[in-house]
Amino acid sequence: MRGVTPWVLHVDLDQFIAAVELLRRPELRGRPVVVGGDGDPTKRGVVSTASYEARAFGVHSGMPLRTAARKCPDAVFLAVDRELYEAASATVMATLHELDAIVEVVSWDEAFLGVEAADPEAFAQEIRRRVRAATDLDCSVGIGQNKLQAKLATGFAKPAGVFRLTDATWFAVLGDRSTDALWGIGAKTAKRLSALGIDTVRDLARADPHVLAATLGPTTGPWLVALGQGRGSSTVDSAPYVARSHSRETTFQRDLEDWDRVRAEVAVLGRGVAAAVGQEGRRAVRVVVKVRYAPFRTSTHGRALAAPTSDPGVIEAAALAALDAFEGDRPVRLLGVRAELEDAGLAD
DNA sequence: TCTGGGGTCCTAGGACCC
DNA sequence: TCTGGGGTCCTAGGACCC
Repeated sequence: MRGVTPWVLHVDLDQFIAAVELLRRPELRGRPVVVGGDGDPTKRGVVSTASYEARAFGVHSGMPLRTAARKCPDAVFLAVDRELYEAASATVMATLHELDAIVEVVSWDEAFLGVEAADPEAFAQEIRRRVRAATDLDCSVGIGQNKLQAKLATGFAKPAGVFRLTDATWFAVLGDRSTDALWGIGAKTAKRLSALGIDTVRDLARADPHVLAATLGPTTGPWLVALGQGRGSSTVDSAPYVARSHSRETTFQRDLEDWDRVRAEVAVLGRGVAAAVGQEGRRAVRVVVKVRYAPFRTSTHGRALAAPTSDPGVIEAAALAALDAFEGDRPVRLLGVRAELEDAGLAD
Protein backbone atom coordinates (compact mmCIF):
# COMPACT_ATOMS: atom_id res chain seq x y z
CA MET A 1 0.00 0.00 0.00
CA ARG A 2 1.20 3.46 -0.87
CA GLY A 3 -0.55 6.74 -0.59
CA VAL A 4 -0.99 10.30 0.63
CA THR A 5 -3.16 10.66 3.72
CA PRO A 6 -4.24 13.75 5.68
CA TRP A 7 -1.78 12.95 8.45
CA VAL A 8 1.69 11.47 8.60
CA LEU A 9 2.69 10.08 12.00
CA HIS A 10 6.28 9.27 12.95
CA VAL A 11 6.75 6.67 15.66
CA ASP A 12 10.15 6.53 17.39
CA LEU A 13 11.00 4.25 20.31
CA ASP A 14 12.54 6.03 23.30
CA GLN A 15 16.24 5.13 23.89
CA PHE A 16 15.36 1.91 22.06
CA ILE A 17 18.51 -0.19 22.47
CA ALA A 18 19.07 0.81 26.09
CA ALA A 19 15.38 0.27 26.87
CA VAL A 20 15.44 -3.25 25.41
CA GLU A 21 18.52 -4.08 27.49
CA LEU A 22 16.77 -2.80 30.64
CA LEU A 23 13.86 -5.18 30.03
CA ARG A 24 16.16 -8.15 30.65
CA ARG A 25 18.23 -6.40 33.32
CA PRO A 26 15.63 -4.52 35.37
CA GLU A 27 18.14 -4.19 38.20
CA LEU A 28 19.97 -1.58 36.07
CA ARG A 29 16.92 0.69 35.85
CA GLY A 30 17.77 4.18 37.14
CA ARG A 31 21.50 3.71 36.53
CA PRO A 32 23.51 5.18 33.63
CA VAL A 33 23.67 2.49 30.96
CA VAL A 34 25.75 2.70 27.78
CA VAL A 35 25.38 0.15 24.95
CA GLY A 36 28.14 -0.02 22.35
CA GLY A 37 30.81 -2.19 20.74
CA ASP A 38 31.53 -5.37 22.68
CA GLY A 39 30.88 -3.65 25.99
CA ASP A 40 34.56 -2.96 26.77
CA PRO A 41 35.01 0.82 26.99
CA THR A 42 38.80 0.55 26.69
CA LYS A 43 38.47 -0.72 23.11
CA ARG A 44 37.85 1.01 19.78
CA GLY A 45 34.13 1.51 19.38
CA VAL A 46 31.32 4.02 19.80
CA VAL A 47 28.12 4.41 21.79
CA SER A 48 25.04 2.94 20.10
CA THR A 49 22.59 4.24 22.68
CA ALA A 50 22.91 5.78 26.14
CA SER A 51 20.13 5.69 28.73
CA TYR A 52 18.69 9.04 29.83
CA GLU A 53 20.69 8.74 33.07
CA ALA A 54 23.93 8.42 31.06
CA ARG A 55 22.93 11.28 28.75
CA ALA A 56 22.82 13.53 31.82
CA PHE A 57 26.62 13.08 31.96
CA GLY A 58 26.98 14.21 28.34
CA VAL A 59 27.16 10.73 26.82
CA HIS A 60 25.45 10.39 23.44
CA SER A 61 25.19 8.13 20.38
CA GLY A 62 28.29 8.08 18.19
CA MET A 63 30.64 9.12 20.98
CA PRO A 64 33.79 6.98 21.35
CA LEU A 65 33.36 4.48 24.18
CA ARG A 66 36.61 5.67 25.79
CA THR A 67 35.22 9.19 25.94
CA ALA A 68 31.95 7.94 27.40
CA ALA A 69 33.87 6.07 30.12
CA ARG A 70 35.76 9.25 31.00
CA LYS A 71 32.56 11.33 31.19
CA CYS A 72 30.63 8.74 33.16
CA PRO A 73 32.98 6.30 34.95
CA ASP A 74 30.13 4.73 36.91
CA ALA A 75 28.12 3.80 33.81
CA VAL A 76 27.33 0.17 33.08
CA PHE A 77 28.73 -0.73 29.63
CA LEU A 78 26.90 -3.41 27.65
CA ALA A 79 27.74 -5.16 24.37
CA VAL A 80 25.54 -4.66 21.32
CA ASP A 81 23.17 -7.62 20.81
CA ARG A 82 21.63 -7.19 17.36
CA GLU A 83 19.40 -10.24 17.50
CA LEU A 84 17.73 -9.07 20.69
CA TYR A 85 16.90 -5.68 19.17
CA GLU A 86 15.71 -7.23 15.92
CA ALA A 87 13.27 -9.40 17.86
CA ALA A 88 11.96 -6.44 19.89
CA SER A 89 11.68 -4.38 16.72
CA ALA A 90 9.67 -7.11 14.98
CA THR A 91 7.15 -7.07 17.84
CA VAL A 92 6.84 -3.30 17.70
CA MET A 93 6.33 -3.27 13.93
CA ALA A 94 3.79 -6.11 14.10
CA THR A 95 1.84 -4.02 16.62
CA LEU A 96 1.87 -1.01 14.30
CA HIS A 97 0.65 -3.17 11.42
CA GLU A 98 -2.50 -4.02 13.39
CA LEU A 99 -3.57 -0.37 13.23
CA ASP A 100 -5.77 1.19 10.55
CA ALA A 101 -2.85 2.88 8.76
CA ILE A 102 -0.26 2.54 6.01
CA VAL A 103 2.98 1.56 7.77
CA GLU A 104 6.43 2.33 6.36
CA VAL A 105 9.22 0.84 8.47
CA VAL A 106 12.29 3.12 8.48
CA SER A 107 14.66 1.32 10.85
CA TRP A 108 14.68 -0.88 13.93
CA ASP A 109 13.01 1.77 16.01
CA GLU A 110 11.22 4.11 13.61
CA ALA A 111 8.21 4.01 11.30
CA PHE A 112 5.99 6.41 9.39
CA LEU A 113 2.24 5.85 9.45
CA GLY A 114 -0.20 7.34 6.96
CA VAL A 115 -3.54 7.83 8.73
CA GLU A 116 -6.98 9.25 7.91
CA ALA A 117 -7.96 9.86 11.54
CA ALA A 118 -10.00 12.96 12.39
CA ASP A 119 -8.19 13.19 15.74
CA PRO A 120 -4.51 12.36 15.13
CA GLU A 121 -3.56 12.99 18.77
CA ALA A 122 -5.98 10.32 19.93
CA PHE A 123 -4.59 7.97 17.27
CA ALA A 124 -1.04 8.72 18.46
CA GLN A 125 -1.92 7.98 22.08
CA GLU A 126 -3.50 4.72 20.96
CA ILE A 127 -0.22 3.81 19.25
CA ARG A 128 1.72 4.54 22.44
CA ARG A 129 -0.71 2.51 24.53
CA ARG A 130 -0.57 -0.52 22.22
CA VAL A 131 3.22 -0.52 21.85
CA ARG A 132 3.57 -0.32 25.63
CA ALA A 133 1.08 -3.14 26.14
CA ALA A 134 2.84 -5.39 23.60
CA THR A 135 6.47 -4.69 24.51
CA ASP A 136 6.76 -2.69 27.76
CA LEU A 137 8.59 -0.08 25.68
CA ASP A 138 7.82 3.64 25.44
CA CYS A 139 7.65 5.50 22.18
CA SER A 140 7.03 9.06 21.08
CA VAL A 141 4.85 10.11 18.18
CA GLY A 142 5.22 13.12 15.90
CA ILE A 143 2.25 14.33 13.84
CA GLY A 144 2.70 16.31 10.62
CA GLN A 145 1.32 17.03 7.17
CA ASN A 146 4.38 15.38 5.63
CA LYS A 147 7.26 13.13 6.69
CA LEU A 148 9.63 16.01 7.43
CA GLN A 149 7.18 17.67 9.81
CA ALA A 150 6.27 14.38 11.49
CA LYS A 151 9.93 13.38 11.94
CA LEU A 152 10.88 16.73 13.48
CA ALA A 153 7.75 16.75 15.65
CA THR A 154 8.92 13.53 17.31
CA GLY A 155 11.96 15.37 18.67
CA PHE A 156 9.60 17.69 20.55
CA ALA A 157 7.40 14.78 21.68
CA LYS A 158 10.20 12.93 23.49
CA PRO A 159 10.16 11.32 25.90
CA ALA A 160 6.92 9.35 25.85
CA GLY A 161 4.81 12.07 24.31
CA VAL A 162 2.96 13.37 21.27
CA PHE A 163 3.59 16.59 19.31
CA ARG A 164 1.96 18.11 16.24
CA LEU A 165 3.92 20.24 13.72
CA THR A 166 2.12 21.64 10.64
CA ASP A 167 2.43 24.32 7.96
CA ALA A 168 0.60 26.63 10.39
CA THR A 169 3.12 26.18 13.24
CA TRP A 170 6.32 25.47 11.29
CA PHE A 171 7.99 28.88 11.66
CA ALA A 172 6.76 29.47 15.19
CA VAL A 173 8.36 26.20 16.27
CA LEU A 174 11.49 26.08 14.06
CA GLY A 175 12.00 29.48 12.42
CA ASP A 176 14.70 30.66 14.82
CA ARG A 177 16.52 27.32 15.11
CA SER A 178 19.80 26.72 13.32
CA THR A 179 19.60 24.92 9.99
CA ASP A 180 21.10 21.70 11.35
CA ALA A 181 17.90 21.17 13.34
CA LEU A 182 16.48 19.97 10.02
CA TRP A 183 16.45 16.31 8.96
CA GLY A 184 19.13 16.06 6.28
CA ILE A 185 21.33 19.00 7.31
CA GLY A 186 24.39 18.12 9.33
CA ALA A 187 27.37 20.07 10.61
CA LYS A 188 29.09 20.38 7.21
CA THR A 189 26.10 21.71 5.30
CA ALA A 190 25.15 24.04 8.17
CA LYS A 191 28.64 25.55 7.99
CA ARG A 192 28.48 26.02 4.21
CA LEU A 193 25.06 27.67 4.56
CA SER A 194 26.36 29.90 7.32
CA ALA A 195 29.11 31.10 4.96
CA LEU A 196 26.29 32.26 2.65
CA GLY A 197 24.64 34.20 5.49
CA ILE A 198 22.04 31.49 6.12
CA ASP A 199 21.94 30.60 9.81
CA THR A 200 18.34 29.83 10.74
CA VAL A 201 15.52 27.78 9.28
CA ARG A 202 13.77 31.06 8.44
CA ASP A 203 16.87 32.30 6.55
CA LEU A 204 16.94 29.06 4.58
CA ALA A 205 13.23 29.27 3.71
CA ARG A 206 13.81 32.75 2.23
CA ALA A 207 16.98 31.82 0.30
CA ASP A 208 17.12 31.87 -3.49
CA PRO A 209 17.09 28.27 -4.82
CA HIS A 210 19.20 29.32 -7.83
CA VAL A 211 21.95 30.68 -5.60
CA LEU A 212 21.99 27.49 -3.53
CA ALA A 213 21.91 25.37 -6.69
CA ALA A 214 25.03 27.11 -7.96
CA THR A 215 26.86 26.52 -4.67
CA LEU A 216 25.54 23.18 -3.44
CA GLY A 217 24.41 21.43 -6.60
CA PRO A 218 21.35 21.40 -8.89
CA THR A 219 19.32 18.96 -6.80
CA THR A 220 20.63 19.72 -3.32
CA GLY A 221 20.21 23.52 -3.52
CA PRO A 222 16.45 23.67 -4.21
CA TRP A 223 15.86 20.71 -1.89
CA LEU A 224 17.46 22.61 1.01
CA VAL A 225 15.18 25.61 0.49
CA ALA A 226 12.15 23.27 0.52
CA LEU A 227 13.43 21.78 3.79
CA GLY A 228 13.57 25.26 5.31
CA GLN A 229 9.96 25.82 4.30
CA GLY A 230 8.84 22.59 5.93
CA ARG A 231 7.90 21.02 2.64
CA GLY A 232 8.53 17.37 1.83
CA SER A 233 7.00 14.11 0.71
CA SER A 234 3.78 12.91 2.34
CA THR A 235 3.74 9.58 0.54
CA VAL A 236 3.84 6.66 2.95
CA ASP A 237 4.76 3.36 1.31
CA SER A 238 4.28 -0.03 2.94
CA ALA A 239 6.23 -1.93 0.24
CA PRO A 240 8.95 -4.07 1.83
CA TYR A 241 12.42 -2.54 1.83
CA VAL A 242 14.70 -3.65 -1.02
CA ALA A 243 18.42 -3.12 -0.40
CA ARG A 244 20.62 -1.42 -3.02
CA SER A 245 23.82 -2.76 -1.51
CA HIS A 246 25.25 -4.98 1.20
CA SER A 247 28.50 -4.36 3.04
CA ARG A 248 30.74 -5.68 5.78
CA GLU A 249 33.47 -3.71 7.48
CA THR A 250 35.83 -4.12 10.40
CA THR A 251 37.83 -1.69 12.49
CA PHE A 252 40.86 -3.47 13.89
CA GLN A 253 41.79 -3.06 17.51
CA ARG A 254 45.39 -2.62 16.33
CA ASP A 255 46.24 -1.21 12.92
CA LEU A 256 47.33 -3.82 10.37
CA GLU A 257 50.89 -3.34 9.07
CA ASP A 258 51.19 -6.57 7.07
CA TRP A 259 49.66 -6.41 3.57
CA ASP A 260 49.24 -10.19 3.39
CA ARG A 261 47.05 -9.92 6.46
CA VAL A 262 45.12 -7.09 4.75
CA ARG A 263 44.50 -9.32 1.72
CA ALA A 264 43.32 -12.16 3.93
CA GLU A 265 40.87 -9.89 5.78
CA VAL A 266 39.48 -8.47 2.52
CA ALA A 267 38.89 -12.04 1.31
CA VAL A 268 36.93 -12.81 4.50
CA LEU A 269 34.83 -9.64 4.15
CA GLY A 270 34.21 -10.43 0.47
CA ARG A 271 32.87 -13.87 1.41
CA GLY A 272 30.66 -12.33 4.09
CA VAL A 273 29.17 -9.88 1.62
CA ALA A 274 28.62 -12.65 -0.93
CA ALA A 275 26.73 -14.64 1.72
CA ALA A 276 24.43 -11.69 2.43
CA VAL A 277 23.81 -11.19 -1.31
CA GLY A 278 23.11 -14.89 -1.88
CA GLN A 279 20.86 -15.18 1.16
CA GLU A 280 18.62 -12.53 -0.32
CA GLY A 281 18.58 -14.29 -3.69
CA ARG A 282 20.13 -11.24 -5.35
CA ARG A 283 23.18 -10.69 -7.57
CA ALA A 284 26.02 -8.19 -7.29
CA VAL A 285 27.07 -5.99 -10.21
CA ARG A 286 29.98 -4.13 -8.60
CA VAL A 287 32.31 -4.65 -5.64
CA VAL A 288 33.91 -1.75 -3.75
CA VAL A 289 36.73 -1.99 -1.20
CA LYS A 290 37.21 0.64 1.49
CA VAL A 291 40.50 1.21 3.30
CA ARG A 292 40.82 3.53 6.26
CA TYR A 293 44.47 4.20 6.95
CA ALA A 294 45.79 5.37 10.29
CA PRO A 295 45.16 7.95 11.50
CA PHE A 296 41.78 8.29 9.70
CA ARG A 297 42.13 8.88 5.95
CA THR A 298 39.66 6.79 3.94
CA SER A 299 39.63 5.87 0.27
CA THR A 300 37.66 3.46 -1.90
CA HIS A 301 38.25 1.58 -5.15
CA GLY A 302 35.80 -0.61 -7.01
CA ARG A 303 35.50 -3.18 -9.77
CA ALA A 304 32.53 -3.69 -12.05
CA LEU A 305 31.72 -7.38 -12.44
CA ALA A 306 31.72 -8.92 -15.92
CA ALA A 307 28.24 -10.28 -15.22
CA PRO A 308 25.81 -10.13 -12.26
CA THR A 309 26.62 -12.87 -9.77
CA SER A 310 26.30 -14.09 -6.20
CA ASP A 311 29.25 -16.49 -6.59
CA PRO A 312 31.43 -16.04 -3.46
CA GLY A 313 34.60 -16.88 -5.39
CA VAL A 314 33.94 -14.23 -8.02
CA ILE A 315 33.01 -11.58 -5.44
CA GLU A 316 36.08 -12.36 -3.34
CA ALA A 317 38.32 -12.20 -6.44
CA ALA A 318 36.80 -8.84 -7.44
CA ALA A 319 37.46 -7.48 -3.94
CA LEU A 320 41.09 -8.59 -4.08
CA ALA A 321 41.48 -7.07 -7.56
CA ALA A 322 40.04 -3.78 -6.27
CA LEU A 323 42.47 -3.91 -3.34
CA ASP A 324 45.37 -3.82 -5.82
CA ALA A 325 44.49 -0.19 -6.61
CA PHE A 326 45.49 0.85 -3.06
CA GLU A 327 48.90 1.74 -1.74
CA GLY A 328 49.99 -0.92 0.70
CA ASP A 329 52.59 1.15 2.47
CA ARG A 330 50.64 2.54 5.42
CA PRO A 331 49.04 1.02 8.53
CA VAL A 332 45.38 0.08 8.02
CA ARG A 333 42.76 0.84 10.65
CA LEU A 334 39.63 -0.37 8.85
CA LEU A 335 38.73 -2.56 5.89
CA GLY A 336 35.35 -2.79 4.19
CA VAL A 337 33.79 -4.57 1.23
CA ARG A 338 30.49 -3.50 -0.34
CA ALA A 339 28.52 -5.19 -3.10
CA GLU A 340 26.21 -3.04 -5.22
CA LEU A 341 23.15 -5.03 -6.25
CA GLU A 342 21.45 -5.58 -9.53
CA ASP A 343 18.01 -3.93 -9.69
CA ALA A 344 15.47 -6.07 -7.86
CA GLY A 345 13.20 -8.09 -10.09
CA LEU A 346 15.81 -8.65 -12.79
CA ALA A 347 17.41 -11.68 -11.15
CA ASP A 348 15.92 -15.02 -12.17
C1' DT B 1 36.34 13.51 21.29
C1' DC B 2 41.66 9.30 18.70
C1' DT B 3 36.51 8.73 16.06
C1' DG B 4 31.39 1.53 14.67
C1' DG B 5 28.74 -0.65 11.19
C1' DG B 6 25.05 -0.68 8.01
C1' DG B 7 22.99 1.90 4.68
C1' DT B 8 21.30 5.95 1.05
C1' DC B 9 21.83 9.69 -2.18
C1' DC B 10 24.32 13.50 -4.62
C1' DT B 11 28.34 15.67 -6.98
C1' DA B 12 32.20 16.31 -9.98
C1' DG B 13 35.47 14.91 -13.28
C1' DG B 14 36.96 12.05 -16.98
C1' DA B 15 35.99 8.76 -20.73
C1' DC B 16 33.56 7.97 -24.61
C1' DC B 17 30.43 8.73 -28.40
C1' DC B 18 28.09 11.33 -32.07
C1' DT C 1 45.69 17.50 -36.92
C1' DC C 2 45.49 22.72 -32.29
C1' DT C 3 40.16 20.86 -32.35
C1' DG C 4 32.70 22.49 -30.52
C1' DG C 5 28.82 20.96 -27.89
C1' DG C 6 25.97 17.73 -26.08
C1' DG C 7 24.64 13.40 -23.73
C1' DT C 8 25.62 9.37 -20.92
C1' DC C 9 28.22 6.24 -18.18
C1' DC C 10 31.64 5.18 -14.72
C1' DT C 11 34.26 6.16 -10.63
C1' DA C 12 35.73 8.25 -6.17
C1' DG C 13 34.53 11.13 -2.63
C1' DG C 14 31.45 13.30 0.54
C1' DA C 15 27.44 14.10 3.51
C1' DC C 16 23.92 12.30 6.09
C1' DC C 17 20.98 9.03 8.79
C1' DC C 18 19.96 5.25 12.32
